[in-house]
Amino acid sequence: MGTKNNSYDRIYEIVRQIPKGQVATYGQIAELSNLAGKARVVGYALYRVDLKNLDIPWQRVVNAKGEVSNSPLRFGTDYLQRSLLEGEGICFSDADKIDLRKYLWQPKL
DNA sequence: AAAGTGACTGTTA
DNA sequence: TTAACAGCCACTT
Repeated sequence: MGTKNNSYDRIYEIVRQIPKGQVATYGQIAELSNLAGKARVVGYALYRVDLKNLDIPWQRVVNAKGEVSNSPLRFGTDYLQRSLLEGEGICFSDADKIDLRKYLWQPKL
C-alpha cells in the first residue's frame, strides 16, 4: 500500500455520490470522508477538481449557510455553480440562499 | 523552514 | 439576524 494521499480521493468519491437535485455542505463531506472538522481541506480539494474538469459534481457542495461560497480566486465560477444547481431544479431565495431543509443530501446509513 | 492564505464551521456577542 | 474569533490543515512562497 503505497499511496499516502487517499484523503482527496475519498473526498471525490463522496462528492460523486451526491444525487442530482440535492446538495451537501463542506462539513458534511469532510465528515463522510473521515475528515471531521477539516472542511477547509474539502474546499481545497474541490478547488483542484474544478481545474481538472473531472466528472465530479462539485457544484453540489455549498457552505453551511446554504449559499455558494464566494472567493476572488474563483472569478466567475461561483455564478456558474448557481447556474448549474438551478439547472438541476434547485431554487435560490431572494438572499441567494438554498433551503437546506429541502435540498440537503441525507445519505442512508 | 517559517509564515501567510484559504471553495469552512461552530461559538460567542 | 449578522459579525467577529478561533480552530483546523494543506498548499504556496
